[in-house]
Order: sequence, then structure tokens, then C-alpha cells
Amino acid sequence: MDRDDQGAGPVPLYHRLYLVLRQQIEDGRFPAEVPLPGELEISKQHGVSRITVRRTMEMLTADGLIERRRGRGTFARSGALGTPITGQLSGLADNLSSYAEHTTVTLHSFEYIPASPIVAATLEIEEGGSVQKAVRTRSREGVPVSLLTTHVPAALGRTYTREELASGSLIRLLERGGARVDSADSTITAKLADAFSAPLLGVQVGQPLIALTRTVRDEKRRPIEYLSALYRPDQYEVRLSMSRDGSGSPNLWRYQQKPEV
Amino acid sequence: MDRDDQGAGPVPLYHRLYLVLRQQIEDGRFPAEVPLPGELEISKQHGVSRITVRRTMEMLTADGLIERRRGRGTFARSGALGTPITGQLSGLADNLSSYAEHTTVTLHSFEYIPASPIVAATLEIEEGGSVQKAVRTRSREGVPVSLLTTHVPAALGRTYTREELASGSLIRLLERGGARVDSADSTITAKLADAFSAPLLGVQVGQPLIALTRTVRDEKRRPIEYLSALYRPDQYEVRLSMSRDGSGSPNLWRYQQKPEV
DNA sequence: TTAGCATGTCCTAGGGATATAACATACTGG
DNA sequence: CCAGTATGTTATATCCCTAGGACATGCTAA
Repeated sequence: MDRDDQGAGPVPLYHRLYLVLRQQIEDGRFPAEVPLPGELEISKQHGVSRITVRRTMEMLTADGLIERRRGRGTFARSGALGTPITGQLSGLADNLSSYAEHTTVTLHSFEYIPASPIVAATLEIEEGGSVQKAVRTRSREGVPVSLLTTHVPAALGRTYTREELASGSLIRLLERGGARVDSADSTITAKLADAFSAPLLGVQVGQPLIALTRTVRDEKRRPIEYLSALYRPDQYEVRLSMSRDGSGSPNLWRYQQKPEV
Repeated sequence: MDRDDQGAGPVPLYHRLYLVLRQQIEDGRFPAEVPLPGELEISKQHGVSRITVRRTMEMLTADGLIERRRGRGTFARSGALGTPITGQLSGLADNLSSYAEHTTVTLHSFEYIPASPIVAATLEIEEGGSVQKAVRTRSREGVPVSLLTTHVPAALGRTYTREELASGSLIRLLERGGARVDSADSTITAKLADAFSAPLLGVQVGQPLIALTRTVRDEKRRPIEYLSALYRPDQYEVRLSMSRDGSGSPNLWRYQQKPEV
């Protein structure tokens, strides 16, 4: 294992070796009756010291992936668990607003500000024009699920109050205000939790988050809402079904049951 | 910033802080005329020492992302903005396979292994049954875009060779092999690059990645492929359009233009 | 029984990562 | 001009990470 990490960033050797061996074990590369290579051989193979190999082995033992016996060798355990990624799905919501029913809202800020260049371009208004910006979190059973930052043209925003937004669905308020929600374009990517988002979502800085931006339009394709959302991947995931002919079932967002830690 | 790190393994504090700050700068959170928070304030915010913050700042300076001046403060450099969300979409794929045309494949491994519990459950075969596992990356103009780990039932996998997989689309090979791709269920979430995936994708450990898992089925709803993919968010993003009535236009995957570095 | 090999234990040593602290230097605002 | 603030510099101390080696102990096969 090469000491220099080609741009991958600084990660201790023992941990990189751990990932490699764990993958091999989970792939079933070591049948139950055949021992893994010895510590010395592994250390030669990967160009690390025996201490480093031992450190790795301790982690694998703690994971229950291997069993070691002095004099005999190291053996992969058959019941080796794979990645427990497959959380059960509990509730699901199939349109823009209905997952609101299973969550509670906390309103963190609510203000009218001049539109930044990006917001102005997205909402198709002039730069500096007044927009309503709101920051909310949605929680389920007390656990934050998402952090929602929304921008709405001021005229539309004034059709509802701060208190109304604090206790319901923005989409419904927009419709009550006369806008007819018709379509939405969403973009999904991944980001890191930072010093602003991490406390609000109850995660640590540097954790991965699902980032979704969405422009909601009315029937004349005028933008009426710009949403920038961050989701905790342990609480929420995006799910979608497709068929070859393009007529897939509608996209689904689902909650994910938190994997046992 | 807590010492505890779920996801990417043990990564030094200065490097994790670097990734977080870099993202904020690239997101344009610090206008050119407003200084970043001072070293002392950042160190308090994140619970790290000033030395660690300085280490981070050195890296950002080396990247050309910030400019520091004694007495004045630290400023984001204007050329540092990442792609505004309006990246050009170059190729767009409205089905499972066509984005292959704009990318090149590198095959990293190709082997037949016994099915792990998760793979067996997903492909609906007995545990320990033989499956073909392949690890590939797709690159566009030499830049890795995605890391694809696929599992295919052995019988189907043997209808094509390693070389054929190394130079084309798996979906097409599956169809040539007699399977008729009919539907797919996908799940999207976010993960951190680890010491295995980071080098293959040419990113640093701890960077956020889009994680997509997909089960592809034939017309009898039998699983024929289990895909586990990681995408670089600076190269790829998932995009989808919806309409109120659920008959949204088909889902789109698009490439994002690479931000100048 | 004995040689060989595997894991378990212990020691030394260097370098990197991090916290804490003190002090120096440059800019800005009143 | 001076006080406040920001970055630059230096020093000490404590861990963790890694390499290299010596030795002990348990298992297996010739």
C-alpha cells in the first residue's frame, strides 16, 4: 500500500488496509476453512509494517468479521454481516407537499430581503427586488429531517404570515395565495454539513447531506418558489422508479428507518 | 468539530475543516468584500485549535481560493466560485444506458464471487450463489464521473466477456444476453468518499458523493442487475421534473459542467 | 519431539496532528 | 495616534501513526 495517497487526502494506513480487507472478506474471498494470509505476508504484500496489519486485524475482529487463533491463523467468519445499508421504509410521500403531514415544522427565520443574483435569476425578477426568505426545519419524532430555505416573490409571500408558515405547508399557502402550483424542476446533489446547517439538522459538521434545489412554477411557468433543501441521509432518501418506456411510476420520496448504530 | 467521524473513517481535523470551508467558499457564501470569520472565531465555532484552523487556511491559500492579509483578514477570491447551478447540460439520458455514449469506461475488477446476504436478497438468488461482480469507473474527458459496482447473476454474466464490459454499456450486454430490461428502482442518498472510492474517483477522502443504488428488472420483474454507484457532485447531478398531476416529464440525468479549478 | 509458522506482547524511535500559549506585525476605525 | 483586531511566528507538550525488532506462546505437520 503506497504511502502517498494520490490526492485522496490523509487517511491512516491501518484504515485504508481495513477497507480493502473488509471488502475482500465481504466478497467471500476467504472460505471459512482456509486461513487468511499471515500478518507478515500481508504486511509484505501491502508494504506496511506488521503493527499496522495488527491494527487492521483488531478492527476486523471488533467487527466480528474474522476470528483469530494463535498458532492457527485468521479465519473469516461465515456470518459476516454485509453493509446494513438496507433500512426498511416506513412512510412514504408521493408529491410536493404531503410529507408535511408526518413532520413538524420549526421556523428559524422569516424576512424580506433584496434578491441576490442567483435568486433573482431563478425567480425571474430583477436583481435586488424584494423576496421573502424563510428557513425552516422539519422533524419527525423530534429528529430533524430536513433544512429548507425558501425564496418566494414578495407579493406572493405577503399573502400569508410568519405564523402560518410556521405551522404548515408552504405549497398550500402559495395556492391559497392565488398561485397555482403546476410543475417543478429539481436537482439533487450531495454536500457537507457546515457550521450553519449542522446544528440545525442535529448532525456534525462534515457529515454528508442530500442537497436538493427546486424551482416551483405555476401553470404559466412563472417561478413562484425557489427551494434549497438539505436532508439527513439517515432520515430521508430519494427514491424513484422507472420503466423502459418512460412511463415510470411517479417519483417517491421516502423516509428511511434509521439504521441501528 | 467532533473527533467522532461516521462515514469516511479517521480523517485529520484540518482536512475535514478544509473540505467544509472549501464548499462554503465555492458556494459563494463569502462575498468578495466581506472577510471570512477570523481564525479565533472559526476555531471556537468548530471546537478546534487555532493551529488547526491555520493549517486549513494554508491549504485554501495554496488552492488559490482565499487571499489573506495580516491585519485585514481573509477574503474569498472571486474566481473561486463553483459552477452556478446553471451548468450546461451536454448529454442527457432519458433511459438507463445512454449516458454511456459520452463517457469512457475503466474496468477495475471483474470476478465471480459467492453472493453476500445483501446481494442475494436483492437479486433474489440463494445466498452463496455465484454472481458476477464488476467495478468500473466512467470518465468524461479524463475526469472520473462515477464509480459503478455491479452485481449480475452468474448465468447472465457469462453471456459477455470482461473485455466487452470494459468497453461498453452493461445494459446493452444484458439485453444481448437475453434479458429484457424493463424497470428499475433507484434510491439516492449522500455518502462520504472513503479511502477506497476516493482514489478511483480522483477526489479526496471525506468529500461528499451522490450515492445511488438501483435494482434493474426484466419484464417478469426478476432482478437482473444490482448497481451501487457513486457520483462526483462536481461532475454529475440528478435532475428531475415533476408536474402536479404526477405525469411529469421523464426523469433526467444530466452532466454538470466542470467548474474551472 | 521438534521445526516452522501463526498470533500475542513488549520495546524503541521518529514524525505528524493537535491543543495551548505568548509574542510580533500589519491594518482599520475612532 | 492608539486601541482593537487579524494574521504571522515561535515554542512546548501530548497524543496517534508507523516502522523495526525481539521475544513469548500456541498450533500443526514431519
